[in-house]
Amino acid sequence: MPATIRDVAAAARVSPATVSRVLNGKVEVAEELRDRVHAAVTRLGYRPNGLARGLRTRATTVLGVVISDITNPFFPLMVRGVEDFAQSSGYSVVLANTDEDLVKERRYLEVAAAERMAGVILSPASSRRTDVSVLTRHGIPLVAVDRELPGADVDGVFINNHAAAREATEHLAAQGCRRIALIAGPSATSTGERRLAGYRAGLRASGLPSDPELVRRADFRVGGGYQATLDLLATRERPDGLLVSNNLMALGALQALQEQGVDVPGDIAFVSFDGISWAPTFRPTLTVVEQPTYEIGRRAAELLLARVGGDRGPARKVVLPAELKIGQSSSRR
Amino acid sequence: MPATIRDVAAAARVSPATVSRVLNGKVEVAEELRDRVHAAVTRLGYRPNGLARGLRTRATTVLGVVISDITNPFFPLMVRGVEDFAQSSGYSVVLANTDEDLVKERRYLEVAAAERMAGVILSPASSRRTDVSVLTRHGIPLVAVDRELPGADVDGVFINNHAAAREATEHLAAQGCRRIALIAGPSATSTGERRLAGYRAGLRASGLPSDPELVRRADFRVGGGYQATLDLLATRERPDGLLVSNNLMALGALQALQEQGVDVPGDIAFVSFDGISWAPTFRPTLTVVEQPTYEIGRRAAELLLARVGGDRGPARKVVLPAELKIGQSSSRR
DNA sequence: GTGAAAGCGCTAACAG
DNA sequence: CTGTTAGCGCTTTCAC
Repeated sequence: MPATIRDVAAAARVSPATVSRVLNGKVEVAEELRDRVHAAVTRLGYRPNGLARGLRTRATTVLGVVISDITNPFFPLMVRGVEDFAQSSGYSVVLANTDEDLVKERRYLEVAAAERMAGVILSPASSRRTDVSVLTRHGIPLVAVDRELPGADVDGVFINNHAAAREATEHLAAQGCRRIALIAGPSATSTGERRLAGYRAGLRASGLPSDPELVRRADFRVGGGYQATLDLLATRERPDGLLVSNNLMALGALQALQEQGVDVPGDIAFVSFDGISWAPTFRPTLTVVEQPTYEIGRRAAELLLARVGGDRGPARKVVLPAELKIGQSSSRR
Repeated sequence: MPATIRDVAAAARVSPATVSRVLNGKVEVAEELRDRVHAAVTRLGYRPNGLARGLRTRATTVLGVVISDITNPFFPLMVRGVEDFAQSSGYSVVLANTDEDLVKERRYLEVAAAERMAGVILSPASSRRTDVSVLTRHGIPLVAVDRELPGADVDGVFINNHAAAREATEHLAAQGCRRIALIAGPSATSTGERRLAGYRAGLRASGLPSDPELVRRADFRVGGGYQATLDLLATRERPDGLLVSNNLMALGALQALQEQGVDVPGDIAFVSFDGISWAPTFRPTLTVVEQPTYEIGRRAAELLLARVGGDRGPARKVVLPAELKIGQSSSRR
C-alpha cells in the first residue's frame, strides 16, 4: 500500500496542499517546511499518483507514439528523436505497435484517449481509413509522421517522397536502365502513393515509357517484397533496374534476387528507400534514399509539444529532405 | 470537453452507477435501461476516463514493457509475443526504451509506478544495479526477460545462455578451430556473463586452452563489436574462430572482418547469438544461436498476468531452449 | 435491479 | 505563505 500525499503531510506536520506545492515547485514554501516535506517523502518512499494528478489537472506528461510496424528499423531512430526532445521538456514517451492493423490502431488511440495522454505521434496504418476522431474529440493533439492523414487537419512531419522517388528513378535511368521496375507500397498509404507518382515522373523525365507490368504493389513487408520480385523476374522481359519503396521489402527483394541468381548490379541495378543497420556490411553496398529519421522524430515531438503547450495555429506540415546515397548496387559503370 | 459518465447518465435518464454497471457488465441491468445507456454512449461518443477508473479501482489494464535497446531487432518479436497474449486478456501494452541507461530505466519504472500500470516486463540494463524497488513498493508485478535480476526475487524468462554458448563453442572447435575468440557482452548483464562462462566451458570440453587475449568485452552494440573485432585481428596470432554474444555486435564484427579482408569462414569461422532479419540474405549464411524470441514474450506476459491476477506463489524462472542453427559462416569443411 | 452517497489521491481556489 | 475545502470521473458500498 503506497504512501499518499496525506501520509506525507502527516509525517511532515503540514497540509497536503503544502506537500503538493513543495513537490510541484510552483509556489514558494518556507525552507523549513520544504525540508520536512522532502524528508518525509524520502522516508516514506512517496511517489505521487499519476492517475490522481492527471485526473485533477486534466493532463498527463506522457506522450504516445503509435507506430505501424515495430519490426521496421526505421522507427527506433525516430523514437529516439521523439524521446530526446520530449525528455528535455519533462515528458515521458510510451510506444505502441499497430502492426499496420486498423483495429489495433484504433485500440491504441482509444488507450491514449482513455489514459488522457498529453499528445500522440502517429504513423497511420492507412491514410484514408485511420480514424483519429477519438483523439480530437478529447482535445488530444496529434502529429502524423511518415504518412499523411488527408482527412484530418493535423500537424505532420514527412519527407518529400515524390522528389526522392523521382530522383532515384532518374538515377537508375542515368545508369543506363531502360526497364525500371518499382515495388510500390500499399495504395492506402500516402507514402506508397507519392513514391509511385515520383517514380512515374522520373520515368517521364528520363524519356522512358511507363509499363504497368513493371509496377508491383506490396505491403511494406519482407514477404511482400520477396513475392513481388519473383513476379517481376517472371515477366517476359526482365527489368534491368529496381526501385523498392521501403527497407523491409528491399530485404525480401534482395533475397529473391539472390535465390534466382540475379546479379546486382550486373543484371539489375538496385535502389531502395530507407537504410537499415546492415547496409554498411552488405555487398554490394546499397544505394538508398536515406531519410533523416532521428530528425523526423525530433521535429514531430517539437510540433506536438507546441500544441500541448496551447498553440492553436493552423496545421503545420514539415517536409524534411531525403538524400539519395549512391552505393554499388545501382552502379552499372 | 469529453463527455463524462454523468452526461451519459443524464442522457439515458439513469444514475451514473447504472451506466457504470452497464459498461462493466458485472451486474445485471434491465434490458431497457441497458439499451438507453448504450445509445447515449454512442451518441455522446463517451469514453470512460481511464485515470478516474484507475484511481478508483487501484488498477489499470496497461502493461509496461521496458526494454534495453529498441534498435535491437531481438525486441520487436518479443513485444509481439507480449502483445498477443496481453490483448487476448484485455490488456494493452506500452513500451519504453532505456537505451541501456540506468537513469532512463529508473525514470520509466517510475512512470510505470506513477501511472499505476498493472504490471511490467523488464529487460534490465544491469543485473546488479537495476533497481526495481519502486515497483515492488507499489505492489506492481514484474517479470524479467533476457537478463536475470539476482537481487530481486522476481519471475523471469530466459534462455539457457550457458549451454547455448558452450554448444556454439564446441561447434567451432569441431570445425577445427584452435583459437576461438569471444566478443562478450557487458559484465553487468547476466547474459554477458553466462555466455562467457559457457564459452569457457566449451573450450575446456574441447580440450582447448583459454586465452584471455581472445576474450573482448563490448557493449552489445554495433560499434563495440566492430572495435573488439579490430582489436582481435591486431593480436599476434589471429583467431580462427569467433563467437559474438549478440546480433548488433555481430553486425559490427562482420563489417570489421570485411574491411580487413578477412574471409568468413575461410580465415575465420563465425557464430553469433540472435538472428536478425537480414540473416537469410547474407552470404555466407550465418550460423546463429537462435532464441525463441516470440515465445519469450508470450511466456513473460503469461507469468505477469498470473501475478496481476493475484498469484502469490514463489518466483518462477522459465528457461527456454535456444537452438544452434548451422549456416555457412562456421563451416570449415 | 436501481439510485444516492462516499471516496480513490491529488491540486486549484479560496480564506486567512 | 499556509491550511481548508471542494471536486476531477469513476466505482462501490449501502439503502431502498
